[in-house]
Amino acid sequence: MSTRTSICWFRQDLRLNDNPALLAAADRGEVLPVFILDDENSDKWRLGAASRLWLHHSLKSLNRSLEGTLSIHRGRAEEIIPRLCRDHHIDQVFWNRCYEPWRIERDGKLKNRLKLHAVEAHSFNGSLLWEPWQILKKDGSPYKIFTPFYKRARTQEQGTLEEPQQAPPNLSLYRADHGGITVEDLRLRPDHPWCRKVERHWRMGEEGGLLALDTFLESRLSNYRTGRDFPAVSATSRLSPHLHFGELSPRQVWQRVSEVGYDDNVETFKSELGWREFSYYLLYHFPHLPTSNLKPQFDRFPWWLNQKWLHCWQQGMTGYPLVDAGMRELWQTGYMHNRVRMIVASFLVKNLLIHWRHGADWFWDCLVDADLASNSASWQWVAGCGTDAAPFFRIFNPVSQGQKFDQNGAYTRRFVPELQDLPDKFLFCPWKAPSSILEQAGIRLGEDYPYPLVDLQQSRKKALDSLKRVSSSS
DNA sequence: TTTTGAGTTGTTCGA
DNA sequence: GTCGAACAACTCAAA
Repeated sequence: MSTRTSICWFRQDLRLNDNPALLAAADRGEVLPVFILDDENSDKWRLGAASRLWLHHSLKSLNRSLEGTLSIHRGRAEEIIPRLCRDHHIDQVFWNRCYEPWRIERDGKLKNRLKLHAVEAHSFNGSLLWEPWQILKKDGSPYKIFTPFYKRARTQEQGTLEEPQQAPPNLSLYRADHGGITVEDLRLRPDHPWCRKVERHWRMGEEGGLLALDTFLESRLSNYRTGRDFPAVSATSRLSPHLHFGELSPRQVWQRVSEVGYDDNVETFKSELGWREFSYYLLYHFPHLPTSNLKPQFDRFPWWLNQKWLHCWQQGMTGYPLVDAGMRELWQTGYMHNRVRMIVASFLVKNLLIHWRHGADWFWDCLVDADLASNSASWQWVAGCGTDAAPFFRIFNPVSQGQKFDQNGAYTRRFVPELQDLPDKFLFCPWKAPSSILEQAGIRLGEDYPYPLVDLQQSRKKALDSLKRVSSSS
């Protein structure tokens, strides 16, 4: 009898290195690695298209690392895991914790059910630097402001941050037939040209994650602090999708950048990892984060859903070149530079006055790094309805942001090629260009490139008025 | 309990 | 062209 066989249930931790659940399971004996696609039965937060594409490749990579033994299923984990335990006489299950409210609830139920069958479940921290319940104010309640949260975590971190672990050295895999299906059977990757486009920009899977980390450390980190603001400069880490799917753990990343030593770039990057933690922290303590305003005054904000405008924003046809460049980068690569994310989000919420949730939904579908915690927290931050939010008067101007952060237009021209020949002076405001210049650049406004959807000054004023009314009448 | 200082990423206007 | 102030009022965190 193989009572020493355990299940390692992979979820958002698609890696062998620094995987505490896998390590613990391997320590005990033979391991049956399991993955379950279970989002389709939960009515909310079905994976977006870009996430599914990434997951497809990440699973293939993981399965290769596991010598093809990954047992893949589709359906309800609460039923599949107990069934596997029964069929294969398995009495222990290991996994790394997830923090989405529906997953917390589901895992709790599963744990209880397993207990009834005399199966032990062990969960570990494989996705965060700091467990959300470990960082609290002196009165025991959760922080709502990033800076004090981060300071506290950093103070507490001294000596408590665990070292990342290697992959289990003598991983012994369970090889009996376990009735699973293949990665292809999950149909995560539609046969669509869009997939091939996105795939060109990434190396998905654990190996790709480790390579991306090396690249970041070797050639990007030294210019991170200032370079990260310029979308045409390669200075951001681009680690977000790898972290989201757990191809890398934040501990691995934290340790590798720490080896560089104390440095402005390192500190700035670490605080970005801190923001990732803070998003998970907020999601854990405020589970309604993805759907409702943390500041309840905003429930009265006069959002106005103009479907046509939303569509133009999604397609990168707003008439504001920097916004359109960002939205097209998103569509073509499954990613958008961080500064540009803030600009397009600010434009949707504060110039088009469309509810942040419509923006969050679109990002959810298109981003390869779509992450419930980060996406929700960031949209609330931009919209001003988060607890630790941008001041109401902070409205990005897509023209001046372009002039400041994409001076020579390299980023904008790359994604909005129809403006290729427009001189820098008018690149971010083509409607201001004299007709002779437009003609020279081969642009007929309204045909080759749209007129601006809204007037910046007017829409800005409207947003400020609405925000003033919403906050003063509380 | 009260008080004090502070809160990721901006824009505009007037001197 | 550059620079500093104004832009609301509130809530949060800690002393």
